[in-house]
This record gives sequence, structure tokens and C-alpha cells, in this order.
Amino acid sequence: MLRQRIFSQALRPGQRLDEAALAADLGISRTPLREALKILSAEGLVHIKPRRGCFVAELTLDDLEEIFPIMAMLEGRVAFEAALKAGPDELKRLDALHEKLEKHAAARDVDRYYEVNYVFHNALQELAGNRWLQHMIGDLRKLLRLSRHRSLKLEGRQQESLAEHRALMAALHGRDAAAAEDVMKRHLLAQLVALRRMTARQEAA
Amino acid sequence: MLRQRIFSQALRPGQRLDEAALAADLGISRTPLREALKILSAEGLVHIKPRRGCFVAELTLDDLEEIFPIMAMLEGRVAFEAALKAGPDELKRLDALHEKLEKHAAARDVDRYYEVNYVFHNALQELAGNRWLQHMIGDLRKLLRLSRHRSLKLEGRQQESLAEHRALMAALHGRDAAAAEDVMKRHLLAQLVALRRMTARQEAA
DNA sequence: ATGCGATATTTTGTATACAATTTATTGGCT
DNA sequence: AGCCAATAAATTGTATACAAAATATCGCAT
Repeated sequence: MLRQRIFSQALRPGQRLDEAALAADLGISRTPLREALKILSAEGLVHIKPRRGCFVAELTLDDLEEIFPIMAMLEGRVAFEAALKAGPDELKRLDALHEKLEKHAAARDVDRYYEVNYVFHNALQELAGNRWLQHMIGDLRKLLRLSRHRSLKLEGRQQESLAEHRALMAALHGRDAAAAEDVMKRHLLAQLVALRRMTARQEAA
Repeated sequence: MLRQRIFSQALRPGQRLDEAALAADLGISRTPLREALKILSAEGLVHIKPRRGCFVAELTLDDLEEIFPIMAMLEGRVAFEAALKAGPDELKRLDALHEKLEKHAAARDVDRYYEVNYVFHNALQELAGNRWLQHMIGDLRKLLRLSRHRSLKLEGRQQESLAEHRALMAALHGRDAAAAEDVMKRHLLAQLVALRRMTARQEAA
């Protein structure tokens, strides 16, 4: 419940969390709430300052600059492993998801595109079959949800993203693991570049 | 305190943790103990099975096979960044640490070697200056401490490790980031190979 | 003797109560 | 009026108490 509220921005980055009030709001007592907060703290979604309170974490552009290259490595590795392990059935499943991406992009449906994109990356991770890699990526992805920047809304970014996905599919079909890794890395780093453009624009306004 | 007890094997992998008994033993009540267990759970050091209890996590060789390649990537990246950012002063500090490694290796002092090795890798991480990268590596390193395998005790492994460190220092001095990354990756993967040899030997016995 | 079922005990999960510390408020002083 | 100190309120951290569920024990029948 807490994670949901943080992701939905009902609890805003930087905001202080009053335990009594939050517990009452969630309809539970402080004991389980505090246990939940400790977990979120370990995940990096909140920061606990002893004796001072609990605050929703904030991601600066600097954090994104550090996190995206790591994501690029990890997801790149996923693409590499997936390319090695993808059988015909799995490729078909990925193709089907990619088709959906193409459709939602054509319809300019950003929300659905994000949704399917998420499913696609997840499918790839399962294919790669490295549970710890999945775990690490999952942790970082949760963190990234703190920054509500949706780079796809940028002019032309959705088309770029789609092109990167096409290149990835080509590499997977060609069983070219190195190419898949490379494409995926670029895909993630391109997102970072887009985010930079967005924040630059926001600061200008 | 809990982490210490897990690392020192006072609490063994797979062992069930009785909350009341542990709390009494630590001289605290169940409330803060449970909060601590939730944190350890998020870190992967324990597994909480709802309504059934808390168990110290176990790392199989399969887990190590998955984790080490990730560590290789992350630490490789650290080496890359560190090579770019290392100034003369920082290089001197690393040299001093490396000297200690040489000394402890010559004295066959495995424990001190591990200790200094830890400090060395930490110094490199600070140099690289990516907090999130440091965070991720730290998380994985904590996990690895669950497996009490100390590959340096293997015949010749310490000399190999030392040689890898020498190659790393050379790359750092030469400001060759790509070489540093490559050496570091190999260093981590060589550890995995050593661990494989160890477990194979253990299973034979 | 062994397996099953009902009861008793233990153990986890949650709520409440209290202690310790921090933050807010009030009154007095310059 | 503004600032500081002392006190009051609120908030975090911990302990205890209770509810719900799982595990263990005991008795009974086969």
C-alpha cells in the first residue's frame, strides 16, 4: 500500500511521513507500519532519520545520471543472456509484445506503451533466467519510479524508442547476443539523454 | 548485531530464528527485533515466510554463479571510472594498500589479506564516486558473506589474486580505463572459478 | 504399536501503553 | 518588538498485551 502511494505521488518525494497519521489513514497500527517503512528504507524509497522521522526519497538528476548507466549494464546483460537462450516460442511471444508496442505507438497511447514496455522487459528478464540480475534490476526500477519523468512524452522520443526496440528484436532473431546487449545499453542511455532534455526544458520554464 | 551474528555464523544459513528467544538473547523486545529482520529480509540475508518464521538465507553455488558475473560488471565499471578519476594522490594511496597486500600475501596471512583487499576495493569505489554503484556492490557483497567460502585458501589462488591486483594497478597508473575494467572483471570471474574448484573438492570429500 | 483427531502450547502478527527525545508554545527579559 | 529560556505538546522508539494461526501433545481407535 505504501509503495503504491509513493508511486502514485499521493506521498510526494521529500514529504515527511507522520507515523500516527499514516497508520490511522491506512487503518492499521504503528507497529506494522513501521515494519513496512523499514523495508521501504532498505529499498531506498524512503529515508529514515533517527528520532527525526521518515521522508519519501527524492531522486535528483545526478542520481539518474548514476543509475541509468548501471541499468544499461544490467539490462544489457539481460539482453545478452536472453539472445543466447531465446527459442522459437519465446521469440514469438516477444514478437507479439513488440507488435503491441508498435500499435500503441501508432495510436500515440503513451500509458499503454509504458505498460507493454514493462511487460516486454520483464519477459526478457525471465528468459535470461538470472534471478539475482532480475532482483537488482527490479530494485533500481522501483527507485526510478520515484522520478515521475516520462521521457516518452518528448517530441520524437517514442519513435526513437520504437526504433531501438526494432533493432533489439532483429538482434534477438539473429541470435546476436553482443548486438542485443549493445542495443539495449544504447536504449537505456538514450532514455537518460531524453530525461536530460526534459529537465533542461523544465528548468528553463 | 544481527548482521554480525549472521556473518560470524553464530546464526547459520538455513537456521530458523525464534523471535522471542533471539530478542531475549539480544536483550531487546520483539518489536525492534522484527523491524531489524524486515531490513535484513530486504537485503536478502534472511527469508521471512509469513506465519511460519524467519530463516537465515542460504547461497547455493547456483546463486554464486549468478551473482559473480553481476559483481564482475559492477566492479569492472568501478575500475573503469576510478581509472579516469584517479589523481596522483589517490594512486599513491592505492599503491600503499597494494603494498600491504603484497606483504600479507608473502606472510601467507589470509585474514589480513582479505581485510586489506576489502579496504582496497572500497577505496576504488569511493574514487569512482558513483553512490548507487557503491550501494549495489555493497548489497551484493553483504550477500556473498553468507557463503563462507574463502577461495584464497586454495592452492595458488592468493598468488593469482595478487597478480590480478598488480595488473589492475598497472592499468590505473597507465590511465587505461578499459584495461582496468577488463582486469577487474577477470579478477571477479577468477574468484568464481576458484569457488567452483573448492565446492567440487568439498563435494568429493 | 501405529495412525488419526481433538486439545493444548507455542509462535507469529497486531494493537496498545509507556519512555525518551524532539519540536512547538508561552512567558519573560532586554 | 525581538530573542531566549522554560515548559508543554507531539513524535519517535521500545516494551508489553492480546489475537490469530501454526505446531506439538495427548488420547483414542484400529
